[in-house]
Amino acid sequence: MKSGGPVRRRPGRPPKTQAGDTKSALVEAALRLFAQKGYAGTSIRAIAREVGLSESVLYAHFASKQDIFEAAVAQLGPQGLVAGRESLDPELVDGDPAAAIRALVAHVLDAWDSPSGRLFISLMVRDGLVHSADMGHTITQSMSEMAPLFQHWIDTGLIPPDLGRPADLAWALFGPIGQARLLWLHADAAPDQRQEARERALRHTELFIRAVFRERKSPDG
Amino acid sequence: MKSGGPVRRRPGRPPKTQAGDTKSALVEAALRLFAQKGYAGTSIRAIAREVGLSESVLYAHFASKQDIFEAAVAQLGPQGLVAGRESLDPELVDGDPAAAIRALVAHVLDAWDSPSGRLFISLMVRDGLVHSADMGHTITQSMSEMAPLFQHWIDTGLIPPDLGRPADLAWALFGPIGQARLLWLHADAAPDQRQEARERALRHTELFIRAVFRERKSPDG
DNA sequence: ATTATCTATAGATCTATAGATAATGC
DNA sequence: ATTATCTATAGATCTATAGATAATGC
Repeated sequence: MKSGGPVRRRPGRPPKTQAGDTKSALVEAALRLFAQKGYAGTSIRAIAREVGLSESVLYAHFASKQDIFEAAVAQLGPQGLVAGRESLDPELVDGDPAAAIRALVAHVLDAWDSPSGRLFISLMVRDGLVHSADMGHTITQSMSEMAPLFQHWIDTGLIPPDLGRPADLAWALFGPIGQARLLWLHADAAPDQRQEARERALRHTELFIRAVFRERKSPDG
Repeated sequence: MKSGGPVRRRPGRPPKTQAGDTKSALVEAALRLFAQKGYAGTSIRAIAREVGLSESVLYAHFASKQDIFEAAVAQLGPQGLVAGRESLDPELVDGDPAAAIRALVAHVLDAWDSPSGRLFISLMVRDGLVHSADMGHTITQSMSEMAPLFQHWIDTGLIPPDLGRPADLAWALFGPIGQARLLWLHADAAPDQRQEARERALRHTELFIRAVFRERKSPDG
């Protein structure tokens, strides 16, 4: 850490030419570090060093360490865990339910495998945010937003009515995919881990489709 | 924190009468704190205070903070994530597969809802251990130990052969239950959260059984 | 005058060690 | 003599603030 090193700034406001967007840079560095090392494991100092500035800049932009953390979390956005139902092609829903489910999963998987999606899960797992009061609530909520879709398929006879509640069907579909996310779609995941997650999710999706929709070919002997 | 307070010990070895098992007490307190606050968020000092001793005792029993952490993790035991196949009654496997699955799930659920099971998941989620190199490996491993069971049911015609690989069936069964564990079976979970987890797991188990075993009554019109 | 940076520093807290002290077990 | 505790302390690191310094925009 010496060559190409920390480009010592002299005191005073830097000339416009070399002024980047410090605040964003700080938030991004903070996000990365919080996701990697957790809140307590990340110091103000480390964040400042990451963007090559002195520690005290942070207090020009944020009131406290907690404040930076919140800014970092906020930057990730709401992260509706299983969003994307509204993006579904209505024609598919009735015409080709299997394709509709595949589209839904593909959508979710892309979101979860994105840089911010992966930072998000790492943050969750780093600071026990998964256990935070409303996290379970958020997840069940977004699961229950899937319910009408399954209800529709039950109503139209595509899914047997006695299988389970619509919300439980959503849980059965996304639970295993969520596990794959947890294990292999985190911020530091290697390419082959991410591949593993996607393959597993897709295999599960097919299994789910076959198990849930009735119109299997009758088994020939 | 004054009344009933920290029972000041005087210097010197305490008389035998009031000597508890300090080392175990330290490990247990450490485990609780690490699970609650994470590694970086837990100080040697906090652990010592928890058992009412001075900080330096820790170094009489452990070489370093890292060493205490390892002792705490070790104390939890291997925590084979989905153990319990061997505890299955062989008669059930062929005679009543649904009951066999229910027994398996009940077994796993009890382990996961135990104090050490809940400390374990909190630890995992506190320090990003879920993301640690071999964690995914451990989990897939214990899933694949389930595979022969499903393979057997496929071979005997109870599960259609085209549903998916045996290991994927295990994933489909335990994925959603694992999600429930993650959200509601942690160290600080309230009774109603734990109840929620169990109910959800049981509903999923029934859904799985109905979806996977073929011998449903044919839908009457 | 305002803004964006810096240096210097206060005061808290952290890990770890040195050395004192008193009970235990031989 | 050994063991289990304590007090005191070193030295590092952490959050946060005060006050200096230099460029910007009026």
